[in-house]
Formats: sequence, structure tokens, C-alpha cells
Amino acid sequence: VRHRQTSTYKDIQRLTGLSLATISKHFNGGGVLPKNRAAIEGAAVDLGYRPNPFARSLRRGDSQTVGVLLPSLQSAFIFSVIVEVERCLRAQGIGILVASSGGTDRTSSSPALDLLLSRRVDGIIAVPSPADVPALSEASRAGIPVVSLDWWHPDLATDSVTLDNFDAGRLAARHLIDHGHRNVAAVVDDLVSSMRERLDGFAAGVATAGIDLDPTNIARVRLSVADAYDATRALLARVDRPTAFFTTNYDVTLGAVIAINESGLRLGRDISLLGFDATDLALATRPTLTIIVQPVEELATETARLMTDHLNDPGSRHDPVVRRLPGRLVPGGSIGDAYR
Amino acid sequence: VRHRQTSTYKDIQRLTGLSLATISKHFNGGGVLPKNRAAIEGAAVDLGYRPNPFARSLRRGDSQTVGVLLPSLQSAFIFSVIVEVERCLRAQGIGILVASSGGTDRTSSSPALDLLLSRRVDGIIAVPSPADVPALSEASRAGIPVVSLDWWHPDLATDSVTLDNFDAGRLAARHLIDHGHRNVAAVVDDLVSSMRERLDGFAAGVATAGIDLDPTNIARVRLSVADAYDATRALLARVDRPTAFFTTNYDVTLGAVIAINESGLRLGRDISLLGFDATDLALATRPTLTIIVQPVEELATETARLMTDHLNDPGSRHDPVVRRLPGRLVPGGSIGDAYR
DNA sequence: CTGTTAGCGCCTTCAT
DNA sequence: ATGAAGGCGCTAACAG
Repeated sequence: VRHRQTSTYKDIQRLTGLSLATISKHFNGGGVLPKNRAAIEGAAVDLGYRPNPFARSLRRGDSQTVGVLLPSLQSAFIFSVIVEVERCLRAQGIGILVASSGGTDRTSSSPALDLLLSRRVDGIIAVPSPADVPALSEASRAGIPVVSLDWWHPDLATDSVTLDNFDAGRLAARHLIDHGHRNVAAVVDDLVSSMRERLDGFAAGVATAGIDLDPTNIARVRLSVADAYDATRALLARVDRPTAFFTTNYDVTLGAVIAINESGLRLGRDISLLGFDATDLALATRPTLTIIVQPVEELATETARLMTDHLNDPGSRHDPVVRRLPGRLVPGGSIGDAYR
Repeated sequence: VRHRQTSTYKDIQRLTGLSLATISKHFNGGGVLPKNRAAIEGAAVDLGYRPNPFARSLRRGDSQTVGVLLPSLQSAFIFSVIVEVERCLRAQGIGILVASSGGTDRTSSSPALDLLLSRRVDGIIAVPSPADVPALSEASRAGIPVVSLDWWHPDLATDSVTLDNFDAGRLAARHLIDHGHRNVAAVVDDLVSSMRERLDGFAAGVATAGIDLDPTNIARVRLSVADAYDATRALLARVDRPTAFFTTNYDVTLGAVIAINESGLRLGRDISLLGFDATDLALATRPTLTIIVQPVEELATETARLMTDHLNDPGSRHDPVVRRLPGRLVPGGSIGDAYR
């Protein structure tokens, strides 16, 4: 689309008789005589003037845009965070260009990230799927501010904002322990570090009660409802069936719920489940689910803040900032008491 | 962020000895001698050349970017569509700038849309909340291609891609009727036309069975789980309690499920529910939910196609194209038979 | 097919 | 505080 002719400084110049430099100064710095200020503003309104962002970016070398890179498998949760991030950034005049990386294999360049880079985004907010890590590292090394969100990867030395996953896992463990559970199981997505940390925290929490988490009670799956369903079924079929399950993310929680429902066991009575992220799901099951939820708002504002800090202070190459925000346990009815 | 120096045509010129025009031609049209083509490509690779999108946009007057305007209240459903739209557009080198309009009141300018317009997006894909309609109309009138997605508004004469809402409602009605239900209720969000159409279709479907939809069995709410919950509770409390419910979107379905669960009535036995959009929810309830689902993929590809059609054929102002895609009923266990 | 040239609209020295 | 001038990198005439 060739753009409908919009007015430019020249038009304002024609109406005001001022020079382009003065007009530019008005729209940027300020320092203009009140009389001229009024004249420019008046003309701008009359003309419906909008600055041309391309000319501006060409000249100044920035885009006022940050790229958002999402993994191939999205959850409603991450979108709620992104929407909030967008609001924060928009308040600063920054737009977000969103691209979701297909499930590309760990290649050195993902088409999604490529689009963002070719658009010269000023920074990148990424939920870094392992496949994107090499390319993201490279971008970061090239000097583009990168903030990891939600997920996290050991090879990616960027700022990051995530849940305090270890603590969340421990929280879950304690809750189950407090309810008398000893034979507990975990269904874990182990594609990304975040999930593994949740498991580690869970194991640690269980350990403080003097219990060793039975390795055969740990099912590792890959971001998939179906896998989680299968894994849960298998665990439910064990002779020494666990009395409680911990599931470390939305998909896995859903898979587990389906398997449990199908098994005929009653949640919160015959079997306990402590889920993750599944805010809506938690309300629809019967009984409701006890889950761990993430602080969406805080994750978003922290992410936005880290990014704007970078944008406002270009070239500063400090050590990665790591923010770990606490999760919260929302009680439902899916945890029964297990005494023995 | 002032951008790390990237190479330009001049650098390629230095390495190849060719003129800027030839280089430009190579990167656009083609028509260059094989020898020169190779030289340019080689130099580009050596230099890690990336075209500067700002210079290009400034010169050509387009942005290769479409804006995506989302309403304040999002569902996982709409995101899955947007992700797919992004993939389609990215394949054509087009990026998406996303902004979500706060729940602003029906003012003439929404900050979110404003951001998109100030960025000179080539087109706008919008889930038009009523509050955005005036501003969207204006943009459309100004010549910016607008495609409405999912939602739809009578005052907005743009292309639109939505579910065939009327038909979906009728589908729901028939299903309930086929199962013997006569005393049916609907909980409807009536903020947007799409939902009202679903109700109209439902009423029509019920009518073909010779049944008048009891007006007092229709609850109108405003995009809110809590309202839907209250409304459902109220309906459940009626002396002449409906035997089946139709809920017209995700939030309303969730609210109804919660209310039903709480009532102690058993889904699919004591009470039937036909939900909407709640794909995940449908699997987590017990029994599973019978729902109407939307063709996510097709909605996305149609939306992308309509948009690219506009972009490839600027200035053509045909009549709005209206695409209505059929919904599909996914059977679950929440519909019981009601004979009387 | 290739080269020369003239901007696109804005920002930024550098003078005044 | 204002003005004049140059150029960011690219494309689109127009010549050759």
C-alpha cells in the first residue's frame, strides 16, 4: 500500500513560516517560543500531522519497537503476560512486533527471529524455546537487548524474568506433605529449564520431609497434553499408586486431569492433584483444582521495565539481571488428606 | 538504541564496483547479469548485509507491516488465530504489530489503534470491540484496509472473517432438540453482534421444532465469567428449570460450568450444557463438554488472504468481503437425553 | 543491463 | 531561539 499522502514538516513550514529545524525541535526537545509553539501545534492539528516513523528511524537509527518472540507452543498464560507488556511499552511509545517461532529444530536461524531482526527491533522479549537459543545468543552478543520471559535457558546469558520455579515446586511439595501425602508423583515437562527447576524444587521440598521422591514416580514428557495423559495413566496404574500428583504446567495439568477423570478416581478424595497455571481449568473441574499461579502482572511489568531500562541506556553491558517472582498457591478442592 | 552499524549498498558497491541502482535492482526486481548477481550476493553474505527497512519504507511509502488490534478481553481462542495469521503473513515478509485496546469507552480514538496508525501499518486486522468501531471506521474510510476478525459490527463496513454464528446457534439448537430437550435456556454475551447472532440462530433452530424460546430463559450478560455464573445460578433456581443450556462463548461457558458444578447437578444427567470455544475446558470437566468449536486455521488463513489481497492491490475499493466459516459441534458427555 | 541523479521526511550539527 | 544545509539508506525515473 502506497500511503495516503500525509502532511510533513514542509506543510507546517508553509503554514507557520518557521524553519524545519524549529519544527523538529518542537516535536522533540521543546525550547521554542510560546508563540511559535502555538503556531506549530495549530498547524499540526489542522493538517492532521503525524510524524513519519520511517524518516525518523532512518535518521536516528532506532525503531521504537521491540520484538516479541514466542515459542511454537503457546499457552493462554503467556499471552496474558504479553498483552500486559504491550500496555506498558505502549505507554512509552514503543510498539511490539510479534512473531512465533515454528517448532524449528535447533538451527542457527529461525525465520521468526529473522523477521524481527530484519525489522531492526530495538530489543527482543523472548520466551526462549531451546531451538531459538543459538540465534538469540547471537543477537544478544551482537548488542541487541534480549530479555527472557517465563522460560529460561542456561546457555542464554540475558536478562530474564521468570517465576521462582524452584520455590514454586517446593511450595507444591510442602502443600502435599502437609496434607499427609508421602507417595507423591510428578509429571514434568522437561523441555525447558523452568520446568526442571519446578521439579527440583518439588524434590527438595519433599526431601525436607525426609521423603525421597521415587524416581519411577517422575514422568518426564514433552509439552504435550497427550503425553501427559499417557504418563498419568501409567502412574495411576501402578500397584503402589501415588496418592498425589504435581503437574508443572498447563498442558501437563490438563493431560493429568483428563487421565484422572477417565480413571474414575475422584479428585480430592481418591487422588490428589496440584496443578500449574491452569487458572480457568481449575474452576471448571469438580472439585476445583488446587494450583500454583504465576503473578502475570508483575512478570509483565518487570519485563517491560528491564527492556525500557536497556533502551534508555544503550550500550551499557551490565551482567544479566535475573528476576525471580514468587508463585502463589491457590487452594481448590483437589487435594485430599492422606493419612496412613 | 542507536543501531550497531550495519552495512549498506555503499559497502556492496565498494566490494563489487557496481552502481547502487544495480544493487537495488538485484534486491528487488532481478534483471542483473549472472556475474553481477553472484558478486552482489557474495558481498552481501560477506558483509552480513541486511536491507534497512526504514529507508525502504521511507522511499516506498509502505511498511510491510499490518497492525493487529485486539479487544481488552482476550481469549486463548483469538490468540491461536492470531498466531496462525502471523505465520501466513510472515511467509510474505509481512510483520504484525500488536496492540490491545484497553476497555476504553466509545471514544473517537483509542490509544492502541493510534499507535498502529502512527506506525503507518499497511493494514489492520481487528477484533473490533464496540469501543473501537468509530476509530476503525475512520481508518477504513481514510483508505487503510481493515479486516474484522471473529467479532463483527454492523456499523463497520469492512471485510470480515467470522464464524457463521447464526448457523452455529442453529446447530446447537438442533442438537439439544434431537436429544429431546424442550425447555432450553441460553446464556449470551450480548456485547457484540457475533454473540447475538448465535442467539438468533439458536432461537431459529429451536423454533423449527415448534418451540418458542422462553424469553425469561435467555440471560444476557457482558463478557464476564462472574455474570454468566450469576445468570446460570438464577436460571437453575427456576421452578421450571431448563433441562439444557446453550452458552455462546468461552467466558460464559466457564461461568455456567462453575455454576452447574456448584449446584450439585450432574452434567449430562440432571442438566445438559452445550458450550462454545472452550476446547480445553471441555476436556477437563466430568463428563466432558459438548461444544461448538471454530475453525481456527481457516479463520486465520482467510483473514491473512483477505489482507494480502488488499495489500497486493492497493486502492481497489470493492464492496466488503464477508466470510462466514462453519462451526463444528464436538460431542462430549454434557448432553443427556430429556424425554417427557 | 547498468549508471547517474534526485529525492522520501526527518534530525542534527553549525552558524546566526 | 531560529535557520540553512547535509545526509541517514534506499528506490525510481531517466539516460546511456
